[in-house]
Parts: sequence; C-alpha cells; structure tokens
Amino acid sequence: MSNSEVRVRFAPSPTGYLHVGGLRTALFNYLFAKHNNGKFILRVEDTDQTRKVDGAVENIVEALQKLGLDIEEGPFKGGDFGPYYQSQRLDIYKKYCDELLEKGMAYYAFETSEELDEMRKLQQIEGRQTMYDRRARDFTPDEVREKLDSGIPYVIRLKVPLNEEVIFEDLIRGTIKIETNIVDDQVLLKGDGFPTYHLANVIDDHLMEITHIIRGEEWVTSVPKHIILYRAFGWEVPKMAHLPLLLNPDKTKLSKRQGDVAVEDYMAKGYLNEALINFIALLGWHPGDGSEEEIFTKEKLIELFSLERVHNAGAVFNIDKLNWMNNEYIKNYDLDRLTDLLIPYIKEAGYETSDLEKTKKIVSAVRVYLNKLNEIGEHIKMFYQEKVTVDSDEFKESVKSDDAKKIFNYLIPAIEQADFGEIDNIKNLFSQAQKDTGVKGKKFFQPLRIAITGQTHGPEFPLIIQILGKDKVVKFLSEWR
RNA sequence: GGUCCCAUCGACUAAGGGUUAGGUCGUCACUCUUUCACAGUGAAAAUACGGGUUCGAAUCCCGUUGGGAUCACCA
Repeated sequence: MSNSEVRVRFAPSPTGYLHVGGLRTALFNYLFAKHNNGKFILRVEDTDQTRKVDGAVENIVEALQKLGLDIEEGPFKGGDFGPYYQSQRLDIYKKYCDELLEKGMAYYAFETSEELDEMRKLQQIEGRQTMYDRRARDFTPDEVREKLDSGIPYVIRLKVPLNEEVIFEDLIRGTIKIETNIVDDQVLLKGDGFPTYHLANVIDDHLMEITHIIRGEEWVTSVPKHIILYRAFGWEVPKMAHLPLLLNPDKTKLSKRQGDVAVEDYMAKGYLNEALINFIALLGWHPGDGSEEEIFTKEKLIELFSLERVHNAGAVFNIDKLNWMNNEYIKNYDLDRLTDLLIPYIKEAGYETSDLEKTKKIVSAVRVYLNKLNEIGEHIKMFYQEKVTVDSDEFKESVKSDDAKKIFNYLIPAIEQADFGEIDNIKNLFSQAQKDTGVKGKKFFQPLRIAITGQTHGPEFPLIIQILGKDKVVKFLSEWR
C-alpha cells in the first residue's frame, strides 16, 4: 500500500434490496472508516448475470444515502479506482487470470455442470468430502491445447497448493488455521468469461487499495482461497475482520420468512434512520467505555467505534428492542421534523393534514404511543371524527348516568364562554366544574372522555379538548344531554 | 458428515484472575396519572457441563455437549 490511509469497502451484489445484515456490514465498515479518517467505498459485485436485478444498485445506494452512510467512491459517485461495477472490469480479471495460468497457479478444466453434479453425488454416497476431484489439474500442455482448439467450453480453476496450512489473523477472531487440502480448486473464471466472487474480490481489493476487509462471518471459510490468490500474485493481504452473523430468533442466519429483512421495509414502516443506525450498531458491538448509555448519534458512534470491541458470537435481531429504541427517538425528535415525517402516514390513514398547527399538536399529543410512524392512524381517530360512537354497554351506561348529565349541562355553557388558548384555562374550568357539580375524579373525567372521544384512554384530556376546539366539544356533549 | 467459528439472564451485552456477576429491552409488581402511554421505584432472571492451572476462574488450558457458518461455473 502506497500510503497508510484506511480504505474499506461495502461490496453487495445487486440481487434486490439492502438487507439488514448488509446494512450492518456497511455500517461497521463506515464507522471504522470514519473513525480512522479513511474512505468508505461501494463496489458492486455483479458477476452473476443470472441473479442480477434491475434497479437493485439504485436501491442500495439510495438506502445507504438516506441512512447517512455517505459513499466516497462508487457508482454514481466515481473515484480514482473505478469502474466500481465488477461487470465493467472483465478485461482486468482476464489479464490477471492469464498471469495465474502462466505462473502455474491456475489451470483449465473442461467438465460440464452435469458431470460435476454427478461427481458430487457419488462423493456424497461414498460419504466423502464433496469437492472438485482435480481431474483436470495435471493435463499436459498438449492435452489442454487440443481441448481448447476443439472448442470445448472451459473454466479456469485455482491450483491450490497441497499439504500446507493457511494461517491468518482475524481482527475480531484472532488466529484461524485451515489446511489447504480441504480447500477446493475453486473456479476463478466461469464458462461465461465472468470471474467468480473469489477472483474478482481479491483483484479489486488489491487494485482499489483496500486496507481492511470487514464482512460477514459466512466468508471465513473462503479466506484461504483468497490468501492463496494474494500470495500467487505476490500481493499484500489486507487486514481482515469477520463480523458475527445477525440471527433470527431461532438463532439461524437472519432471513426472510422470519420477519422483514429489507431495510426499506423498516423505513417504510416508520423506523427512524437514527434509530435504525443506533440499534444495528449495538448488535455485536459495544463501546465498553464504562458508560451505560445506549442512545448514540452517528457522530458519537464514529467517535467510539473500534473493531476490537466487536463480539464474536452471533446476535439475534430483537425487534422489541428496536421498537423501544425507535420510540425513544420519536419521543425526543424535533417536533417540526417529526411532524413532517408523520404527515404521509396521517394522510395514508385517511386524515386531513392541511392545518399544520393542529397536526403538530396532534403529533405532540400522541408521539409517546408510537413504536413506529405507521402506527399513528390507530391513535388519532378521536381528533378527526364528526360523530362519536360508543360501542360497549359499559361505556354507554357511564355516559348516560345522572352524574354525566349533570356535568354536561354544567359544562356546555361554560365551555362556550371559555378561552381555549391556554391549557390552564381548560384545566381550571374542569376543577371549577368538579367543585360546582360535586362530581369528582374518575366519575367526572370518564363520562366526559367517553362522550368526546368514544374511548376510556388516550392522551391528556385538556389537550384533546384544546385540539378539538369548542364547537366540536359542545356538539359532542350536547348529544348526550 | 468434513472443516471452521461460537458459547454470561428469554434477547442485546458489561466484567479481559479477586464484583453481592452490572446495564438495556422484554416480563411482573408498586408509585405517579381521570384513563392508556410516558416517567420513577423495585423484583424475578445468566456464566452449558466436566476436568485441569491457580491461594483464587465467567475470565487461562483441555475435553464434552450445544448452536451456527461453510462445503456451487451464488455472492
């Protein structure tokens, strides 16, 4: 490496949306880069033409951007090490693959997929390790030429050195050793001329001067292949850190079926970006600074982050805690910004938002109930209804009682004359009413609440009254008189 | 099955030889409140097991058990 600048990359394959696990990987890369004043790079690993999905790159980039993980080099952004799509780097891979061939570190193989399936099936029956049997490894140059000349389709495989041990230091897990004899002679260049992950990844990480590879634990077992490649090229191996997996509640690798896995689904439900980042940062990492704080801004996370403090055990993605954290953010968010975020959800629930001041008051009254923004519809019906319906018999009884009539009769003229501008005025009105009618506490408030909202619970009552306004309150009360 | 990785309350984790094993979510109770929620207080709840090493082990070593990952011309 020519200089000591930290360069890390997030390298998703564009097969759909940004996965929660992918976001975690991206976030840790980002935090590590920013903590070290380094660069966060996005590289698209689109070497599998069959799995490619249109719009996937745009989707991923958009999600990262919304979440504030700024990409410094990559698609739509550029940089000195492009192109950042592997599908646009085919000639590079070809060139290095030829170099491997020349060095005798790779070889041509000519089996069809069917033949390989057959081979594996047999190995399974015999209870042996399923791996390429290296049958093409020792073809003579003449044999190879002959097959090539006759146009037989081929792949290029890595010639794994036998009877060696690959040892590497993982920044999170420490020393890991793997025998090369169990390492497959991995296909490097596929029949369609595209590289496999392993080849492209190693070449790009080197060429893009990546200093630290931070990725999911599912990759540890293929590290030996990569190290063999680095050595074959005579390149320095970047530092590696394999992150513990994100798990389903049943401890298997986080997947669909057991809940949402696309980051955009979480965003759509109304998980705030800040909460998502905060929550995911704490999955498999802890600042360990002695503080017991759990709410962190992105800036704070950058300041505190270090790979040494990443755990080695997998972490269950616990939606309950995410909900709690999201609620923490919702409760403490700037009201204007929160209202902006909430307006689409209010509209979606079928309610009017043209009166911004009123909307803000409503948001302020109910934010405390929300685990996520899309729940707001369940809490605001009372502010918009033109007629109050009371379903349960118990409620009806309460609202039709003699005490209730007494309260309503007292309140209706009093409210018409009251000033609703100040909450305190409303409160005073109620305490005076309790004195004058002799009906107090729960007996006073419950029928009132039912008459006005149709429910027995909800936000602070004077606040509801204020938001509703005199006319509606009087109207609702009159109906029960 | 082979290989690799991992192992503290139900979940996320702290404690990197000496603590009544701490915090957060969740759960339960109490307080506050007209109600629900919030907030506050408190409770139940863990070092997988067995051997070592040591005066002393959640912490170091070994084994067992359990879990996970991986074994493609997918990444």
